[in-house]
Amino acid sequence: MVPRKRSLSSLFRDARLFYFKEAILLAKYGKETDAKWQKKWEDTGLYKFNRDRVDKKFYCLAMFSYPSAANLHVGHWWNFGLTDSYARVKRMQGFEVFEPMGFDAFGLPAENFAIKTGVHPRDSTQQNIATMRGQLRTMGAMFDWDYEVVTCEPDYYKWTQWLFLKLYERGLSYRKAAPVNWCPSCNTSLANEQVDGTSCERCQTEVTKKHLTQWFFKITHYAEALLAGLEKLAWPEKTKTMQKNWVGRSTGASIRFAVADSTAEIEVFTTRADTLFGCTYMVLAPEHALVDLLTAPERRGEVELYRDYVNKQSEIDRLSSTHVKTGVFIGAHAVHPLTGDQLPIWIADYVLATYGTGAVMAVPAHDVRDFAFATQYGLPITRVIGGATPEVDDAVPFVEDGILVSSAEWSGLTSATARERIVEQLVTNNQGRATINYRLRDWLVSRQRYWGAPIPIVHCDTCGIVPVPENELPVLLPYNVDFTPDGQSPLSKSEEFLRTPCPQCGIEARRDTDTLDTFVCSSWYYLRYPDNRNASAPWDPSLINRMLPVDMYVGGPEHAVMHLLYARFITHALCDMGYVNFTEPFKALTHQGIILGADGEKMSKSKGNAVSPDAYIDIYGSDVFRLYLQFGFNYLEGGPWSEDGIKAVARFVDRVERLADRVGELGRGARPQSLGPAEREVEYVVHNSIKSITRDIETFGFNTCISRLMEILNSLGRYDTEAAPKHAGFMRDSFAQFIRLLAPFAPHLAEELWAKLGHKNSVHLQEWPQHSEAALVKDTVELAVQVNGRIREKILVPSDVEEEAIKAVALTAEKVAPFLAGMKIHKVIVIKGSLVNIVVKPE
RNA sequence: GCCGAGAUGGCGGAAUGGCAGACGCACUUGACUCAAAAUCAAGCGUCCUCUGGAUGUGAGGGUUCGAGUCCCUCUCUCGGCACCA
Repeated sequence: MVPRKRSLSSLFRDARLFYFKEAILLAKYGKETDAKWQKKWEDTGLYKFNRDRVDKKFYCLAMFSYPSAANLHVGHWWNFGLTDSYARVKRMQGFEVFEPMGFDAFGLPAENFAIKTGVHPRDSTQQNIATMRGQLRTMGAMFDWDYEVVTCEPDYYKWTQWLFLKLYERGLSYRKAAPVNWCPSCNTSLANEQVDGTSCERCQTEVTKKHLTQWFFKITHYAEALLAGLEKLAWPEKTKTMQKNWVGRSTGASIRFAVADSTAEIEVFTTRADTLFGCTYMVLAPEHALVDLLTAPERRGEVELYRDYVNKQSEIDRLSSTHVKTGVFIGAHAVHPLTGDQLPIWIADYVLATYGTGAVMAVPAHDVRDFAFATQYGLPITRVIGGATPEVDDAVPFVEDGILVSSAEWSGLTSATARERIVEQLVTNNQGRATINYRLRDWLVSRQRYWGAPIPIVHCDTCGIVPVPENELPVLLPYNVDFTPDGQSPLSKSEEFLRTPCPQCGIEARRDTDTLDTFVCSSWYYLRYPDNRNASAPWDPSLINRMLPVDMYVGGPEHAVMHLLYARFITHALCDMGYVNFTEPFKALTHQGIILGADGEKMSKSKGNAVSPDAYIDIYGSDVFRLYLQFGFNYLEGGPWSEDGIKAVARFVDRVERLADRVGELGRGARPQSLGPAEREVEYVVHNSIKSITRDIETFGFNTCISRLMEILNSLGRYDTEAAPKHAGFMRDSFAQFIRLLAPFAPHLAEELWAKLGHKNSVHLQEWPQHSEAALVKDTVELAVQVNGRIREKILVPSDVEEEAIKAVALTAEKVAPFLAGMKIHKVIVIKGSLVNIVVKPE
């Protein structure tokens, strides 16, 4: 075991000692090369994170993965391997890169596998993790396994439970009875974010509603902070937009309507207070709490019938916008707050109990849904907004802003002004107020499944809900449990787990038998990584505040409103509680695309189009596989797998090795005193590549990085065959530069060739090359000469020549002349280093 | 329906408003070979009257000396949201 605290120089010394030992250089790159260097890197602790250099830290994180039984798939390589190449560049650039790895190990697949095969989730998960660890090592990434995190281990979930308790103390975790999303196939409740339209995000089964008492995290408390925090994040705009939409902030007014012959009031939320005078009826959601109270006796039968009918409708039907709206009058009337008119109160399935107040003021003239409903049931339609200009098509429903009409003293105002003025009046009358509504719902975290972190709560008949004291954590997940899914929490069937003395009164009580959503486990793992062995606290703030935020986070876009929103919420909450001093955990974010099967379909075993990395690695070695992934696709887009592509990359590696042999044959000749044209040409390509790669790696443009490497190789190959005289020293230096640039992208191959060049230390301890602008200035440049934007000629001019001289050459160029005949030269535009455009008009 | 992203050779994909197609794949031709593979060299958008010219980045308009790139309209593809008051 390598001690953790090591200075860079001691690392360097160890590495040197090791590298001084005679290295067996292999004839040709392949998996043996991989194995050899992986062992050396591990033995020398080459990639161990050095805490002494935390001020230079670069926390590079790829979303950890679920441990699966099979070998690594293309997606793992794509995410982890390429992120590693990015991190390697950062490391060569002088950063102390922190690149940990771990496993999101709780969750349904292991439990479902157990139900099918009888293998306990703990056993299968541990087995899978062992397999994956081994597999991940063959990738040759810089993972520092000293910092591994496994979420299903008690030393991790102890702190997941701690997190739950802290949120509970703070009032951010609470229990309530509510209709919740229920997946009949997974047999558990789900959070809103985990329902994809109307189906379960995991298994695509259509979700139903179930009335349950469950634990929620009060993410809505952070709605505003989560929106504001997005501003400063270097995240894809698309992802930020998705989060914004998910939070769904909408500004409007809350208006209270009195009910005739009743003390009850109906509160509605509206973004269109300007249309208040057009309100001709009220609608409550069928589930609204006031329905029972307000329904007239003679309407009760019909109302009950209707509520039953709505109950039986499936979610998918009710939410469909093509669904024909239905509803019934409940026999009561509301009073318009400004006119005193009596407005019939209806219940209808188009009003959602879960948004706003579950009630709306219906303005059929200015809302498409109210319009459809009013038309269908013959309710009055009163127009109160006119088009701002006569050209506006003002058929009803007219949903745009305009000028108020038939609205008492507010007539003539614009919608925007009226919204403010009408609310002011309502405030004066104590009938309403300006308010903001969010679409975001609190995060339901209870799951009626076995393989998760137990909720650290005890239910006591006398004391009620009692949190498990911190010093009694973790609440261990018992091993022997019947986890056949039947909708009951498996833990409720375990007597040994269930029964426990109440921490407060000591009388026998019952533990909470639900487990936490696995998204809770993954909402804080990035905080545990740097301090993963801390037994007395989830982390040491003095360390974490220096290690975080994550500098680059890489993972799939499918987590945009799940994991990424949850993690931000938890960090905001932890900051408020003083456990960390930052609110945003992920400074920068990159979403990788998806590698599809050769048929363009998503890879899957059932489709038979899955590509096994192992087969290719066996033949070509892991760097060839990694290089192909880097070269063959745009990282942000992905694309279909191609067999031909990987052969092309294997060929590139062959050529690199042949060139290395040539460099060996040529020996260590001197560098030329001054560079000749042939050398200048090579220098140009090398430095142009350094500049491009350094820039492109920042945006994960691996494909163009590899292209630039190929250009260097082509250039050196040309130099080798064509230059006379040829300078061995120059060739060797240029090749060494190439190997440095290659190192992050093909770490084993580069290491092998670096050793072959006679170097005694690792190429991965080298500094990243810097380009020289001087090398990018060519002696002569080729300029395109255009006449009216069309290329007519190409001229060679010295690069330092003045604009006037360029014009002169261009105007007298042989093939240009015919196009100038009989024309008047209007102007001549010179773009240095690129082109000349002669603008002419007929004389 | 609303919001967002995208459309470039036979294919994967490049191009701070400045020579479209970098870098590759596939293909064609040549060299080497008894032959094949490998390798090396050359060619490779389309069309024509072919040492040249015209045309060309989903379609149509516009701005500009100059547009794949900026603006408008449309088509299609992909993502997200969707009775959210």
